[in-house]
Amino acid sequence: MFSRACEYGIRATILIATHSIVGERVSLKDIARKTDSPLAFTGKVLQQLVKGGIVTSVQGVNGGFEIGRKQMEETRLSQIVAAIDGEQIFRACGLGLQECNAKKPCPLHDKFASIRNDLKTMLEGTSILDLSTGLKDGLTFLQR
Amino acid sequence: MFSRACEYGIRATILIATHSIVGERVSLKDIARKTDSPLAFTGKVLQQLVKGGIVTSVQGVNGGFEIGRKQMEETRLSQIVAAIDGEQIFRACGLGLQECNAKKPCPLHDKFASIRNDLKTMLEGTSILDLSTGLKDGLTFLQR
DNA sequence: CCAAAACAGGATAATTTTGTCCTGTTTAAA
DNA sequence: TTTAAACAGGACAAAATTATCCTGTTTTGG
Ligand code: FES
Ligand code: FES
Repeated sequence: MFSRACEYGIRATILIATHSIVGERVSLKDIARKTDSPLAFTGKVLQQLVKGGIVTSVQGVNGGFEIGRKQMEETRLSQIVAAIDGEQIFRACGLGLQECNAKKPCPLHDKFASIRNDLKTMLEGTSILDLSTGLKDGLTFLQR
Repeated sequence: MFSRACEYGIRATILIATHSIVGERVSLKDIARKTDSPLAFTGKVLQQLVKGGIVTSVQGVNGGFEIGRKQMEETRLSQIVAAIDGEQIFRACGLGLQECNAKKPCPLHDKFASIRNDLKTMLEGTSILDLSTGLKDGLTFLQR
């Protein structure tokens, strides 16, 4: 569904948010360990998220990654996915035709577009904060 | 969503069915042309579908690919996807955790599993014949 | 100032996916 | 019987994705 890079990015962002909620920064080293992701590669993904304005990085001793309260309330999962995998997942034809077009639909168009739209709606309706609260309360997990 | 290989396989299968409906076989060459897919690679994908019992191949002059009436009625899109991409798409965790488990869910589990299940239901409820009739009648397309 | 923590980013490598090429076998028609 | 159409399958190549390594810069505390 999502690329590995995107999965790492989402997991990292959720972890960062749970720390930011309690006023802490979290280092790449900790992110990689707590989300069971490859460190250097996750670092690259985080660079994309910083450029995309999803999270903030702070260099130097006691640096790390953080995300503001407002940001975690307003940023949608769809934005993380778009920042890493692009918009294609929201627009592409299920059978790989060069464009999805209701005027010249592929045989799966109606059924596929419906589900693709549900996915889009779900991702647009889910904030980082939504995903972080369950983790903070120990109800959800980022490993196993 | 689906791999390229899977997209080619689905398009090929639908095309084969529309020809089988009118009692014709279709060659790999024609499949590649009419579905705008790379010939040799599509050939590999078709080998998988033959092994998977989705379509039948006939060698020699006047050979090609075909699919029986009963097969096209009974075979579900989910089976093509499973034959090429595997069952992972129906089971995998949206955030890439090693397994999706409601007892130890990732933060996205509830929302993701719901959509993944809708996708599964859709693919299981769609037969090759369903997809082929619109194409035969010129209402749907396999290119552009 | 200096050392260490921590991110940035370029280069490179490994793996997977996608795609091509070539040779062999089967089969029907001429 | 010969020929050509057509699939099967192994070997190889290209491209994309995933992953690692190394060097540089920033920053803070001692
Ligand atoms: S044209 Fe294929 S999903 Fe819309
Ligand atoms: S645990 Fe992640 S989708 Fe079920």
